[in-house]
Amino acid sequence: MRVDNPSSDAPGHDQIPAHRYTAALAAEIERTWQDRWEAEGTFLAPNPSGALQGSFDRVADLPKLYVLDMFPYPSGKGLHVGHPLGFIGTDVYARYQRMNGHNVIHAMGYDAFGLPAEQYAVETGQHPRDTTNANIANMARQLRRLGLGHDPRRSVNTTDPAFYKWTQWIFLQVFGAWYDRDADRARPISELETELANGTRQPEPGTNPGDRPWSDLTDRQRRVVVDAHRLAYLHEAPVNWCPGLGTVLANEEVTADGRSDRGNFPVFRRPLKQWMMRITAYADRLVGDLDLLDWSESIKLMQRNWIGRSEGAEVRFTAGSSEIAVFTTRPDTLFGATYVVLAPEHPLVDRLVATTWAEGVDPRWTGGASTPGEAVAQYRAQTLRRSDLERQTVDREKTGVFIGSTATNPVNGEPVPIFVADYVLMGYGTGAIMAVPAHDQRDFDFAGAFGLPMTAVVSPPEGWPEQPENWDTAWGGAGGGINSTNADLSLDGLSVPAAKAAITTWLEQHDAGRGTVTYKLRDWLFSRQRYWGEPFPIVYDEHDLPIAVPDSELPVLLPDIVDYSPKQFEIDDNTSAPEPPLGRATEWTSVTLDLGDGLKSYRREVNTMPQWAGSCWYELRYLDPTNDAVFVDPAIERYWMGPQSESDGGGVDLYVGGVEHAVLHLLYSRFWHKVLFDLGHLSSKEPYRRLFNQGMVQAAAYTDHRGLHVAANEVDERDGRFFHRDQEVQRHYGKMGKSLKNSVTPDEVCADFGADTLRLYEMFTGPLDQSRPWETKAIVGVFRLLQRIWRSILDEDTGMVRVADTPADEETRRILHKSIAAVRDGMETLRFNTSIARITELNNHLTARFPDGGAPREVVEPLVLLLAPLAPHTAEELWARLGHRHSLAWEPFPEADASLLIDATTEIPVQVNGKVKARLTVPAGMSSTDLEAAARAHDKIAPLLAEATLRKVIVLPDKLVNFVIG
RNA sequence: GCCCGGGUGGCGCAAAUGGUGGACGCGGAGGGCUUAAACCCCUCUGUCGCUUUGGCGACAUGUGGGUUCGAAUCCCACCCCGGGCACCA
Repeated sequence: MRVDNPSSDAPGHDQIPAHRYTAALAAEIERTWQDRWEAEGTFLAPNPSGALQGSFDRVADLPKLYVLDMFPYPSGKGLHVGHPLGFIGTDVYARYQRMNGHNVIHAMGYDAFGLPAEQYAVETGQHPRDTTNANIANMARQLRRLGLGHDPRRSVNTTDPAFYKWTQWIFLQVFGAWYDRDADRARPISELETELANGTRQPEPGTNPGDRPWSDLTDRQRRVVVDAHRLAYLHEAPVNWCPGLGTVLANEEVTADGRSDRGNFPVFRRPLKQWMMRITAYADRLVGDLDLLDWSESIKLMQRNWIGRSEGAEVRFTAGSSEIAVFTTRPDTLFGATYVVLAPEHPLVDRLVATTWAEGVDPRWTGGASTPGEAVAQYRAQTLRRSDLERQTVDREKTGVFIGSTATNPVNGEPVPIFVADYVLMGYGTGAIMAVPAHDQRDFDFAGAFGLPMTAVVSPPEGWPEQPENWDTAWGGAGGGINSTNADLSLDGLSVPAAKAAITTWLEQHDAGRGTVTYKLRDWLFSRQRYWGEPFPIVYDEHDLPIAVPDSELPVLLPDIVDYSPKQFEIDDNTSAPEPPLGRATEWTSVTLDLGDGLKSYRREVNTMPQWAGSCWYELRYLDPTNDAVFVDPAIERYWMGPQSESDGGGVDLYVGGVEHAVLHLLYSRFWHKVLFDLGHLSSKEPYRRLFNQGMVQAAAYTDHRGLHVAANEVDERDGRFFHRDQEVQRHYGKMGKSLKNSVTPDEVCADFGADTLRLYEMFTGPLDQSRPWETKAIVGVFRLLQRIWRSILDEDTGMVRVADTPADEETRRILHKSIAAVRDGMETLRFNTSIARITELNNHLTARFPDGGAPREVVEPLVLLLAPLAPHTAEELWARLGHRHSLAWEPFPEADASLLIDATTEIPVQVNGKVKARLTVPAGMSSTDLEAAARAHDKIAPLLAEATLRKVIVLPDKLVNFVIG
């Protein structure tokens, strides 16, 4: 008598057959196969050379495939079921393509530097390194439980010194490079030094303050000039200071209402010396090379908008002995420019401000001040006081003051007044504009408020008043030029593009301007006042100028310090200043090095890099993670990421992640990639050839009568209403997470159903790019599918294989091959939901046709292989029980026999006036004449045709028949 | 305001190039197995109307038009939802 089997007549006893596919059995199978994959190295991807070469010969003839996920940030909360959606999708795709004959590389790492780790460490009183490592271990455990087929040798962690050594090395590559505009690429800074020294190149405008000859400069002055050319440079400029986070932020990390992206704290502009990355040098290529990429149009558009390329012209207005350069995209409206506006911070303001007001000056123009100087000073003070929020409000009333002097419109010699106004931004274009109120809404609003004249120079639509002062809005549309003629130029009657071309040529001929391109994109602020980030490999000497730490000294290790928390400030204390925590590591900040002048003492850079640094290049490190001589071996990079054709820019074959990284990560990463490409380290021009944005998993959340969230797993549904402990609550949907109290963890789902069920469920709820609501009660559907497939193959009571080694019948065989074709299609297009539906149909057919077992092996084995990418553990187990000794991970994916995809007979709809009235079952390939005759003879159709006149017949063989009657 | 996506049963979603709308699953109804229940299995399930209870008919893909023999699919206008940008000259 078995003691472990409770007597079957006990009340409440579960009589589940001993070999049914249950959560417990799934857990056992999953553990077994995960261990076996690991032990056998099933998912190790061989490199063509180097330490990870392994058995490359085995895959040498196969095409390669690089599948990549946006790597996760290992937070202390661990994963919820929303996180692995993309990871499962890439795993299914990678497994499918491996079976489909590719050498697939798929790995996972951790983006582990950053402020949240610091905050979490402060909260729990532990060092960020310890909490980070613990979080990574926990997340790795969660991911392993899902059965993801990653190459474990290739996992990276951005906080690992062996990894950030190379992040620092790449920083030094950027620091050690400059952008050669003539060659349109980055070059090593040493080549610039040579060219400057031998006089074949002059410093870029603005980099040599006194514009003195190179030979007259001191060594220190030369270094300052060279430093000003670098792609990574120190710059004193107004930055986004966020006291609430205790750090400065990049423009991209500040929201439109002037708050921090993370934490939503106020951000203040204040001048500080910070590290910048000259991403603007790449603006044109970052736009242009989007054409090489297989990305969605909407993401490309977001990048284009962010870079904001505008073609136009720079026009110079003379003002006294100075010239004001303005940027405009509408040089064709130059004859309509009736005033000029400078940004409050514009350097020419002080030179051009008049000492007194002219007689009879419009009182609206003076700001109530007695002199222009006073008015400007007042206005600037007022501008500074305004918060970013106020400054950015679009419909704010236009403000500004007249500076008392005028400039000359080069095209007609008219004097135009010069204003200072904060609707003109110093950071864009030249920081100055020509105002054409008739054709620009902002100028129109300003001119209205200040009583400035307007001239129409493009004809407005029919019915608009003669005088622009009487218009309701500016006219920004197309039209023929008017009022635009001088002695040697006329734009009258020209279309807008023709007028632009004509005026640009005229400006160039008269040395009054030129065609230019301007970008919204600004240089990337690259330093942060945080502890938990990569230290800069930079020291300063007695001149206070930056010097690269030699490669041999890398990595510059992050020192252990007692107090690693960022300095805390009141969130709105805009008088505060950043204090990098590394500045407190006094024994670390000064260092003795021999940098060529013998042993000397240097001061270390105490800022750290932003969190984006590691994610700018991690995809390259997966390729060659153990190499300590180079960040990636060029031959290995060429193999996995190199261009596949003349017109291809290279990059990973599939990159899956959330849309939230549409701008920042993807832009920064492309930028670094291009620098490394220019410097000859990479063969690919772009990091991510194909990008796919997965949807978000949302979940029901419930609020009580106070509007507070209650735990979603404690809510019951009764008659379409929702109750939490007998209190009615309101349902809404939102992003899964702690704040909405609606998180579901993969651990729970794996415990209740198994990892394969979780994988199937996530893939079944819709195409990968679509957001979907999570519904725990619906999971049972795919769980049943696995149970039913299991039962098609194994006897639930005995565990014995119940498959027949006899040939399949014709119909079953046709259904199999149609299923194969459809499953493949779903796999290729990342619409795994349709693949799962077709697998279900195939199995439903087997269940119906062979209710007592005996499904033919010829069909069952392909069924298991079709399932394998989606539910790999179950498929492996079934494959083994069917008698196979090896893992199916490298087994060929089934191929459909095209001859079996066409049925012997087809059902043809017969329509009358486009409405289906009857269906005919006819042999495939029946001729049009026969088909029409059969349709006419149908007893539903014949009477309808008899009582009306037939106007037209449409017959499509194998498709339909349509009678048009009148 | 401008620019992108997207609206199909009670729910998640299927439907190459315009050609049988609602595959597959959840939920629901009924039945089988069971002393009973759970599990499992089978059948039905867009809406409305008629029905001699087999069926028959009409209406249905956000709304209103249009193109077409035929529209979820193409065109125009509008409404709603989601996302991006936001004084960028």
